[in-house]
Formats: sequence, structure tokens, C-alpha cells
Amino acid sequence: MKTIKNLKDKLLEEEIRKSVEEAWPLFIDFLKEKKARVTQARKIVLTQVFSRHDHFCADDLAAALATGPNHVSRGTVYRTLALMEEAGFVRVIRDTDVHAHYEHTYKHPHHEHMVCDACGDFIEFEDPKIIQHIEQACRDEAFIPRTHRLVVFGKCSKCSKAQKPA
Amino acid sequence: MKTIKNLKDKLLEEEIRKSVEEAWPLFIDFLKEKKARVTQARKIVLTQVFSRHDHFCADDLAAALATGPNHVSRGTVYRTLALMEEAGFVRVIRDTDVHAHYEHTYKHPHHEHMVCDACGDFIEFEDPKIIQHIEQACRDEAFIPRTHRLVVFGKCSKCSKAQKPA
DNA sequence: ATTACTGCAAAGCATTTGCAAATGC
DNA sequence: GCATTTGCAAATGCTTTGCAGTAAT
Repeated sequence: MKTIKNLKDKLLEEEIRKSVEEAWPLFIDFLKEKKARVTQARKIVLTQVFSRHDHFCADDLAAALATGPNHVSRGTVYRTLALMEEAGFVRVIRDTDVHAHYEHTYKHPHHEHMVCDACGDFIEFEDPKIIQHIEQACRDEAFIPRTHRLVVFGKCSKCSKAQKPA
Repeated sequence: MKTIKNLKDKLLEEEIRKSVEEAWPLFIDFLKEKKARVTQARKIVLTQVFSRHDHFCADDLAAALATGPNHVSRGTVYRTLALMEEAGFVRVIRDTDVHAHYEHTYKHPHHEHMVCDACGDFIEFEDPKIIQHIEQACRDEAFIPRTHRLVVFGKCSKCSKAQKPA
């Protein structure tokens, strides 16, 4: 069972090996530029990231590395993931802001949000066309939508004006 | 300073009073239907919700009610907020799933997500038109986008098939 | 009189952090 | 050799929960 691997697994392994082989040098470049160190732990985390399916959560990954020969501590996993995000190798799906925000719904139809990175302000906007496209996408996937959430992160007009070009 | 209120404040107060006056009976209906009880604490939370600006977070609201004559405990605030969400008076902006999910970015362009309420599966989709509309909306608001996140919640084709009409 | 709701404080959970020891440069 | 990283465990911050007392039906 363990010695015999089917073709699919072999291909997957090959794929992973290739991604790591390509990404690791890029990560090294990133670290060097940042004057950060190229460490064993960082390579292990990067490898583990690429060994996982498309979507994973930090804690699962940390759990996988909690024991065994490639042991990396939880703290380091989180720290490295943050680095990898900065380097552009991973993307966080639910963004970092920990606490949930609420808004009134009473006489307040659905709309989308922009959140300013600098001041945290919420800007509301609406676009029926976006909703139409979402609905179409759901039809294409035979997905039955219940609701959706669209948030654009960036800089609001006030903050981008305040911070003049360096 | 305290006795003299300007016009804007007066109008705002009026607005709030009206919303509460309209929403409270609806919440009562909701509670009755659910065979839940109509309590003082629930009215206080509802009032507080409508007294706040469009966006607020649970904890701030709880803090506001932690002391004073309209004292409601943190636990009750969270419980009532959940009820109000169920009743459709408020909407949560960052959804409930606590832990952040990551995904590879390496050779994996930006795309949107559908998440199945039932099985938790992530479905990826892409729609350049949606992105165009987002960009247009940002231009309209003079908002400088850095990135965005679009998640559609609902039921995937597998799960909606599995659960035949009752 | 029942039974649900509330307050409180304690538990939970994902994530972050402080610090001594280890490692890369 | 010196500075950065790591591991560990403790701290954090938001949210949930258990339970005994309180209030609504």
C-alpha cells in the first residue's frame, strides 16, 4: 500500500517538486533583498505550502509540521506564512481583521464595500452589473447562492491625498 | 454643551427613534414565531444597534452597554446580535469562519471563490467583467484598490443534489 | 410554575509575542 | 562573533459557553 504509488500520486509529487524547485530560489531572492535569513524552517514551510491542496489553513499546516523530522513550531509557521504573503506566494482568503463587523440591513439593501488600509473607513458602493455577473457565474457552476461578500482593500481618497508621493 | 443640541443631532436622533419604533415590533414578531421571549435586554441591544453608525463591531457595542442604566452583558449582546442576524436586521461583513484560509498565488492568478455552506468546499471562478466593474467603482470613488476579495456563500452542485426537496 | 434568558466568569480558539537558546551570515 | 530566528509557552483578543440566579409567559 505504501510502496506502490499510483500514477496520479506520482504526477502530483512531480508537480510539487517542480513548484518548490522554482519557488524556493525566488523566496531566497526575496529574503536576501529584505536582509532576512535563509533558514531551514523557512524552506520546510514553503515546501509544505506547495505540498498542500489549493486551499489550506495556517493551523492545519502548523499541525502537520508539529511533529516528525521536518518539525517547525507553530509560531514559526505563522511568521513564515506572513513572509510568504508579503513575498506574494500565498494569498489570504478571509482577511486578517479579526473581529466581525456588523451593519444594519433594515431598509439598507445589499451593497459592496471598500475598506481603507490606512484609516479603516468603510465605503459602500453598489453595482447591479456585478451582481448579474455573480449570478451568471453561479449558474455556470450550478451553485445556489445564498449571499455574497465583496470587499475591496486599498486607499480611500482622503488618505491617498494626505500621503503625497514620497 | 450638553443641553444644546444642533439640528443635525436632532435629526439623527429622530431617525434612530423611528427605526427602532418600526423595527422593534418586527423583532417581536420574529421572537414570538420562534417561541423566544421578548425581553428588556433584547430591546436594549436592538436600540443600540440602530443608534450606531452603519458599521460597528460587536465588541464596541458590547462595551457601550457594559455600564450605565441600560446595562447588558457581553454574552447577551453576542447572543442577541446572532438573533438579529437570523431575523435579518443586521448583516455580518467578515463572515463567521474564524480561521484565515490561504491559497497559492504562484502561477495562480487572482480569482473569486464560492464556498459551500454544507461541505465547505471552495470553488474558484474568474470573471474579467467583474474586475472591470470593480475598477470602475474605485475610479468613481477615487479609491486606490490594492486587492479585493469576493466570496459567494451558498450550496455547491453536489450538496444541493444530495439534499432532495423536502 | 415553568422554562427561557441573563450575567458572570471561565473556557475556547486562532493567532501573536517575549525570551532564552540555536542558527545563519 | 553578532544579529536574526526559532521554539516554547504564555499572552492576547474576540467570541462562546456553563451554570446559578432572574425574569417572561
